[in-house]
This record gives sequence, C-alpha cells and structure tokens, in this order.
Amino acid sequence: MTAVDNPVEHRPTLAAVAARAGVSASTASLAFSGTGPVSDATRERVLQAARELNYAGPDPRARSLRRGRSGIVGVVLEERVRDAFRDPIKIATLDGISEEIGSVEAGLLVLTEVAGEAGADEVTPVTLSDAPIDAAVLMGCSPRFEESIATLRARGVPVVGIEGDPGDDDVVMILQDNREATRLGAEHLKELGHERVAIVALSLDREHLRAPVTRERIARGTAATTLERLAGAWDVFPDAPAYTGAGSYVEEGRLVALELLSVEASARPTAIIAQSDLLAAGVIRAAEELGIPVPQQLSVIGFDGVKVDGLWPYDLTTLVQPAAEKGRAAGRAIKAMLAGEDVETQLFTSEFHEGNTTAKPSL
Amino acid sequence: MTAVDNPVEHRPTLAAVAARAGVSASTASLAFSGTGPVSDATRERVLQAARELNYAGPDPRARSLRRGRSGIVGVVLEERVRDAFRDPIKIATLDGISEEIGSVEAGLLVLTEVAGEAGADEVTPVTLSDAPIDAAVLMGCSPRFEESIATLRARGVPVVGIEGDPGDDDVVMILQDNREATRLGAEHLKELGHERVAIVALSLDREHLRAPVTRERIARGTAATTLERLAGAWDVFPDAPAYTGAGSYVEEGRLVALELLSVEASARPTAIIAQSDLLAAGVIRAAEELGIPVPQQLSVIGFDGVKVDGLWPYDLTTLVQPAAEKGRAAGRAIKAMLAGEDVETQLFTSEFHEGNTTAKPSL
DNA sequence: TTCGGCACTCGAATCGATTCGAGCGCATCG
DNA sequence: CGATGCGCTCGAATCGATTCGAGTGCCGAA
Repeated sequence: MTAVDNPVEHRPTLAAVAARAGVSASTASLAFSGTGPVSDATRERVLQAARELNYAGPDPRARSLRRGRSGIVGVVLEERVRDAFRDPIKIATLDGISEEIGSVEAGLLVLTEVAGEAGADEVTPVTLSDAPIDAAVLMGCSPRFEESIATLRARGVPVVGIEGDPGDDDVVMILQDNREATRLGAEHLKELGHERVAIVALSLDREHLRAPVTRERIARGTAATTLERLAGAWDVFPDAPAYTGAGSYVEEGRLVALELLSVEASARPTAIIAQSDLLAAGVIRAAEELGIPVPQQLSVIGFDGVKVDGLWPYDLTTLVQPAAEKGRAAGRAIKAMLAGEDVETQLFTSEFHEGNTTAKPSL
Repeated sequence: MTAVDNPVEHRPTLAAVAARAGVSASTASLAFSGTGPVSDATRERVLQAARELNYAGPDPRARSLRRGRSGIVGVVLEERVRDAFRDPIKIATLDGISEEIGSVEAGLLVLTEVAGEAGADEVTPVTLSDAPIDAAVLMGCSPRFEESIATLRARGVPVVGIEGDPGDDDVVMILQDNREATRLGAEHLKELGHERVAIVALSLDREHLRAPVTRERIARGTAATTLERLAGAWDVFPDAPAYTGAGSYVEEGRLVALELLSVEASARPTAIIAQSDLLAAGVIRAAEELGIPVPQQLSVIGFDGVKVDGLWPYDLTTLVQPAAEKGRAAGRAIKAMLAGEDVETQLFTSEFHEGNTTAKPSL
C-alpha cells in the first residue's frame, strides 16, 4: 500500500468537519471531547460529518499544544535498548512506572542515550530536551544530564532520577540503601565465619570492562550504585578483592568467577558477594563447572531479588530490592509534581533473603 | 523542590526572547533552529536574551504542531512492560527498530495494551490513536487493532506490523517463515530417526494457559506465530502431542517438560520441539533434573537463536530468527513510508543451527 | 406580556513556534 | 550614477484544536 495516500495533500480538519456539519468549530470540538453541553442531535451530526470526511479525530499534536500536556513521560536509559532491557531490575522498574503513570494505556517515551553520528533521517531524532514530554525519569542519573535537566526545569518539566548521582542539582531522586544492604549481606557471611571473600561487581563506568577493581578504576568510577555496593562490602571485608563483569549477565558472572575460583583451594575465596543476582547465578554455574559445591565449599550472595529464570534448585541468598515499587514511586512522584505538589527524595530499603546458597565455610 | 516553580504562571516564549533581543520572532526562530541566514551578531543577541530570560528553547509541542512531525514512533506491545520485556526476541526487535529510527537519540513511545479501569490521572493516558506519533509499529499484530489502524491510516500515520495477523487490512507486515522453519527443525529430528516427538508451545491466546493443546484450543487460538509453528511441526509429525507453557520462560519450559517426561521410559518422547529457546532451556533443565541425558536420551530443539544466558555447556539446536534485523526492517519501512515511498510486506527466513542438543535416539 | 433562566451554540482569542515571500540597506559592477 | 544582487530581517499567515465569555432562542413563571 501507499504510505501516504494523498493526491490531495490536505487531510480534513476539525474545521472542515464543523463546516460540513453546519456547526462552528468550537461546537465540533465539544462534540468530540465530550466536555460541555452539546445536544445529541448536534453531536450525531458532527460525528456523521466526520465519518463522511474520514476524519480521524482531533490531531494529537494540536491538542497537546493547546492543552499544554502531551500525556507522555520520557524515560532515559543509559544504554541502548538491547542492553538496558537485559536487566530484570530495569524492566521491573519500568513496569512500575508504566503501571503508575497510566491506568489504561501507558505512554512511556524511551530515550536512549547512545552516542552516534547525527543522521539526516526522515524521522527527526528526539532528544531529552527536545521531546514533547510532560515529565522525565532518568534511570541511572548522572551528572552527564545536568544540562538536559536544566533545560527541563526551565521548561517546568518535572524530573525524577532513579538511582545514581544527579550531580549538584536538587533533582528528586528515588534511591536505595545499596551500601547498607550490601553490608548486611557481608555481615551475614562474616557471622557464618567467612574470611576469604571476593566481590563480583557491576560496571564502574560506561566502558563495561571485565577486570580487577583497582584504586584508579575506583577513582575514575562513575557508577554510583556499583561504588556504593562496593563500599558496603568493604565495610565488612576491607581487603576483599573485587572484579567487575562486563555487564550484569549470568555469563559475565561465570567468567569472572572462573577467574576468581581457578586458584589453589587454600587461596580460593570461601564466599563471593555478587552485585546482582544474574552475576551470582553465573558464579554458581562456574562453581558447578569447577566441581565446587554450593554452598558447602562456596557461599554465594547476590543482589536484587529477581528470581533468575532457570536457577532452580538454588534459592539464592540475596538482598531483595523493591524494584517495581521504586518504579511506582517514581510514577507517583511525577504525578504529584505535575499536580504542583512538593516531592521529596525517597530512600528505599532492601530486604535480606536467606536462601540455600550460603553456609558456614568448610574447614 | 517544587515541581513547578511559578509564582508567575508564564514561562518565556520565543516572542518574549525576540522582543528582548530587539528582533522579530521569525528571526529569533531562525537563530534557534540554525536554518536560514542570521548574522552571528544577531544570533548571539538572541541567545543572550534567551539566557537572561531563562528560556529553554522552542517548545516541542508547538514545534511539532507546526512541523507536522513529532519525531516519535509508537511501539505497541501486547502485554504489560514486565512481560513483554522478558522476551529476548522482543527486546532484540525493539533494539533494531530503535537503531534504525534514530541514529543519535531514539524516541520510541511504548504503548502497552493493558485493559484496565480508566483513571482520572494527572498524566493523561495516551492511546494508540491518541498519541502524537509519526508512525506506529505493532509488535504482534492482531485484528484487535483494526480500529486503531483505521484511525492511523485516516491520519496518514504509517503502520508496520511485526508478526501476527493484521486482520483483513493491508498493513505492511514484517513476517517470518515460522511454519517452514519449524518444519525444517522437525525434519532434522526425523532424519535422525526420532518418532516420538512432543511439542512445547507458546501461548495460543492472551490467557497464557499451561495446558495440553486441544482441537478446541487451536480453533480459538489467536496467536498466529504459535499456530504457524505448530503447523510446521505437525507437517512432519502429525500426531505429536503439544502442550503450551504459560509464557516463554525457562521455568515454564521446565514445568511443561516435567509433565511430558514423567512417564515410563518407553512412552517418553525421544525429542522435544520447543517453540522458543527459553522454553527449550527449561526442557533441558527438566531433563537434567530427571536424570535424562541430553542429547543421548532426549533431543531438544528450540526456536529463536537467542543465546540463553547461563545455558552453558549446551549449544542449543535451534532456528535462528533475525530478530534485530526484523526490527531494523520495520524501522526502514517506517522511514520509507514517511518519505512517501511504497513499502511491501517482507518475509524473513530463519536459519537452522545444529548445536549439541540433538542426536540419534537411543535404542 | 415580559422577564428570568436554561440549554445550547458561536466568535474570537490563544497555545508557541515555523515559514515564505517581501523588503531594505549596502556594496559591487557596468 | 543607476541597476543588480546579496545578505539579513521582518510581517503575516499557518499549523489544528481548545476554551471562555457572550449570545440566542425558547419555555415557563409571574
């Protein structure tokens, strides 16, 4: 079929419909929006005229200009779609936002922050400060956004950040007790008697390196969540070596763990703190592969509380974060801000879940 | 902080900036858009005035009305975010669309089609025929959308459907050889000598039942992809029993397979055709659990060609579908249609990948 | 008979920017 | 010296609907 089947370039407008129905544009508008008093006869006449002209209803663009609202909430992802959506936590959070934002059909404008050459495309690429959004959620806030945030603020568009570090702005944030929660998990290991503990960490920056964590990498690190969780683990095990995976994937956890576990048994860690459940699942796979029984010879603790698909029969010891609730909170914050209310930054706490992947170290 | 910090309700407009800079609105517009000839001095004066007034640049809503383009592409999901994004294929496709649509920052408006009570929300919920979109992609097209499609067409908004059945409309579709590909996989099993084959299927409709496939369920089935793949399997094994999982998850594959495999060895299928790789992974887990070695005692074949995270050491025999490429094709189709070109429905073919999960049946 | 009130309907202003053709000043060229 | 052209600006129209206050006509009540 033809993309745009217009020998005549002009699509009917509300005015045309009104003219055909023999009423004024304002009346036609009322007939469509349902607001205001319109006699049934008139309404029917307008709708009939619309049908005859094949009028598809008021143009959303014009409507959103007039109303000052587009009904769209922007969600900014740090990575490209493919990577962001491999993270169950992000998905759960997004789901929470979507649930709270629109009860019937939710509109979330997904903006990915991917560097790339500007293309002279047919579809104008939309940027954060360029999109017709009523509010914005930054998933993984970072000082990089300062400029966009300033623009949005000047425009009166509410901004909520989920996790991360907003820079020096007073952005409303949805935060989480990453450090305290991790510390809790580490203390659990310590109480069990573990001493040689290693950490499998998330990315420290946007480079996604699979490599040991060094002082320099920490100093250059930009991923607040990773840093906070590291700090929590080191609160309890100050000397625990850490190793970042190139992303929060089972396979990365496996690769890093192979590295960490392929040493003589006496030097081998008796417990591993993974910064995500997916990484933890990979650690368990690696242990299986090396013939190291979990939890007898190796305790594994995760973070997130997503039930990793296919991890059965393991019940991962982990810190359950309220991901969907965080998303809903972001959604509620946005609604409140759009209603002109003041909103405070919120801190969520994670809950320790003791599964069957941690135990006393074997002697 | 305050959501909207306006003692004065009026935000500066382009006109205000122009006035302050001592130029006309048209000139100010040119200064911002970069289009057209404006002297450096004037541009600087305008930008300076903008800074002084804390003007955040042209309002996207007004711009999109005037330009007739919003730069946003709507993507309609059949399920809520949480469920849709657990499917790696959907994510890959989305990524492909996003990649093709905008080189720099892509704007995809995610619309979920969730039935629910209308809420009198602050943020107006946006519907498919109500959102300021330049084009729409239906992921999982179905006759349910006929009305929305009609609206969009009347409005001149290009629509592309990915998989599924568009109803009687002549919607541009991105399709795939589900039946032929599945048949190919089934023939592979037949050539190996398998005779007792069972099928683990995707959902037949939006109810997501975990249950045996019956004649009646087939008749009522609405999921085109599932039906096509079933047909392909039955082309080769007309009597193969099938069982749907309640979603394309590893865990569902496991549960269904436990059902299928928990019979006396002589009646047990020697091969299982799973309609997705995730389901196949679950089948393998179930087999491991029951002590049935794969592929010696049970061959497993999947569909999709996503590498299931954490499935190592298995290399799943499967049909690799070009998911990201399908997304890119949808993106290209949209761009072409927006440029006024004609676009045809496209059919993609899957490629057979022989891994190490299929073998001759043991005697 | 006249007036208040009710139920609709209409006009006109407005939302905020973009765009196109016209105008104007200045410089170069013939 | 006048004409042509170039470079920059400006006015005015337009994008398509929403909204508010001001009618208009009709009916019932005083």
